[in-house]
Amino acid sequence: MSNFSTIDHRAGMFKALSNPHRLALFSRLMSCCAPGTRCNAEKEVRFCVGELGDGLDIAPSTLSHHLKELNRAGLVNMERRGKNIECWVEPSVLDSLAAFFRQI
Amino acid sequence: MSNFSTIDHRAGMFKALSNPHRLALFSRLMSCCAPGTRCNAEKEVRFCVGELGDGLDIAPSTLSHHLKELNRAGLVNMERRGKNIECWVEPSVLDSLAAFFRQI
DNA sequence: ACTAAAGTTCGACATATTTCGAATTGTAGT
DNA sequence: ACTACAATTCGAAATATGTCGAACTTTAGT
Repeated sequence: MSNFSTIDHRAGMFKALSNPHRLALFSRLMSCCAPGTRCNAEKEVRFCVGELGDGLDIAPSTLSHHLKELNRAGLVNMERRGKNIECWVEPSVLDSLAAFFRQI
Repeated sequence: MSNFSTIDHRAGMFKALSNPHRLALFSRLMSCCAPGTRCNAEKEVRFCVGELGDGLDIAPSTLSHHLKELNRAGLVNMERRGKNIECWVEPSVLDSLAAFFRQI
């Protein structure tokens, strides 16, 4: 835990985003607002696992695996709600990633 | 017109950044400027391939492979200058990546 | 032309990733 | 209790990746 460097942690995030299916899932969760606007915490977009996979043409087990990877990387939160499991992205995660690339 | 979607293109960038060695290389270059210019007044930063690998403890062939991956993903530019090959990151690449995550 | 330095390419090998189907778990409604 | 639905776990197979050393290329200096 203490020997888990910042570089490794961030590389883990990028690895989670390096698969086109996972990036599509993440993009879907990310794009809760129109460009130029910001989601407030209340307006966080939540999809259940099944909805997220719509149109991706992958098996449920594969979808589950990918979401788990996104979750393990700290990019996506998951929480059971009844029969479904809800997924969402914390705005702070996006802030942190944007800040990594922001220059000057 | 191309069958190379935006998602796939961006996933390719994140894949290039998903390896800790490559992310370390990119991070080093991120603070650099275009060739022939200076990052800041204090330290002149000119990274040839060999310098980039300093402290990473990987074979030259592995280093070369990683830089090639970063270049293929469109993240790093490379240009021969005498015996060395100079590497740098275009600011627009950082802008594009930051914009992807920035929701404000 | 010869040599050394800086990188690249190639071939090989070990490890990791992606994906699926089958079986399983958890939840809600009948 | 039974059934249907949502999602996960497991095991296996094909493919991709990371790494190295050896051989090669390109350039600068002698």
